[in-house]
Amino acid sequence: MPDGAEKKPSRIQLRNRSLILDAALDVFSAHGYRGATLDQIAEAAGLSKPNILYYFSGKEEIHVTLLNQLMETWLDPLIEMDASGDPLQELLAYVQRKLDMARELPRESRLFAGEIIQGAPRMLPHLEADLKPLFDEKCAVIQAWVDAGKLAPVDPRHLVFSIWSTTQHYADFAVQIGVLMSTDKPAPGADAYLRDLFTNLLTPANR
Amino acid sequence: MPDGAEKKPSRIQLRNRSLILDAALDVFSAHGYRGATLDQIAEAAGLSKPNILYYFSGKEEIHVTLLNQLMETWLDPLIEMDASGDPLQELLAYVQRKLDMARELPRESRLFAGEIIQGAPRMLPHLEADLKPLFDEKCAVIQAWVDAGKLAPVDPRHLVFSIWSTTQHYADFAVQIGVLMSTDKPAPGADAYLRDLFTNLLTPANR
DNA sequence: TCGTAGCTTTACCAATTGGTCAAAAAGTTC
DNA sequence: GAACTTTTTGACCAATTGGTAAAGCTACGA
Repeated sequence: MPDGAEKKPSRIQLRNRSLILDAALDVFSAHGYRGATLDQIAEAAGLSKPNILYYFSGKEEIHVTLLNQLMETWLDPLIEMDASGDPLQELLAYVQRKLDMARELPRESRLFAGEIIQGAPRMLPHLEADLKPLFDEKCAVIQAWVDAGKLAPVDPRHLVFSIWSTTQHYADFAVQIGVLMSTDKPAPGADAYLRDLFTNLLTPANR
Repeated sequence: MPDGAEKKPSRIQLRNRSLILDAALDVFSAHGYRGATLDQIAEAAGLSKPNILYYFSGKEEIHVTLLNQLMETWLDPLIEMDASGDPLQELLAYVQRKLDMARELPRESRLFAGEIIQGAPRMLPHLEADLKPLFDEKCAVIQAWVDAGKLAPVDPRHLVFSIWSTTQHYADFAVQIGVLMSTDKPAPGADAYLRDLFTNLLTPANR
């Protein structure tokens, strides 16, 4: 056999690994790394604990795998922001994508938030290697828009922070929001509110 | 002895209980409830584990005590918002108080965030009993301001959410921010940015 | 200085939990 | 369907962890 060749995973492997990762996402996002147990993950996945350790070398590897996958998904919406597009449209579209993501992938958002809150013990390298360069690049794009007079003068970094925080809030603090908004519908009106918020900030003042 | 009378705590009790609670705040906010161990708390407090259990009946009671104390601190800035003051000034002052709190009490902010993210297992009652009424009351105040034409029309609930999320973000995601803002100073420019953000949103448009 | 209440420690559990191992079961291939 | 590989399981550890019991220490008023 050719050296370095890796066997392609069997159908069973594919199915079970994804079962495990999905279950682990449930459990880790709900209880944090240490709060999650292999037994919980096993039960959620419908597999036995030793069987899970047949597919992953340990709890840590499952978590790391999840985090690696997550980082890609997480950077995507920002990557799509196009320097050659209309500044306001691009930024508002970015806000909308982040908000959609908070709604469609709340578990991922909570997993990420929990990891960061606890000091990002397993994610710091990713932040430095993947997020930081992208962040710097896109901040430069926004700064260029500002310098060209196409946006009101704002600090791009704080702008991005506020986009992240306001959108992810709807996923990370869903329980609180559920208590405060009597309705069970997931935060109606958020889209319009955030569009207003950032439009008013970024529209060059004719005031 | 008079019935119902409680012994006033000795100086040692006062000192050690506060030592324990401070240590526990460190540990719980950094690792979450399950991630924290009594041994860690004991070491951080400079006491032995059994000694800690002399002052608190168990891990859970320490956590609950912390959460109870926290809820008061947390509601304070919102309580101070005065219906008879100038709407914009009141709201901007509220934003500033929250931002100051994120800077001065980051551990508390993270403890709160972690608890909510994980479904608020020990805090839901507090949210319903304490936060919800206050939230409803203050939303009504803001709505009245809007109705009186003193603020641009916004959904008060989403406004409050965005104030919470943008300010707390600087505490909860401090590690990420540290990576992205090369400077070690804690987020300079945040105050000015948030003032702009909310001023532009709330100022009745002469646009 | 003695007694007593309050405080602290040493030694110890029982339950949980991440992980191992060898053998059984289930596929696969020829 | 035999031979072989992959997958699954039941039994079992060792370490960690929340918590207990009882003895020892300390402060302090009478």
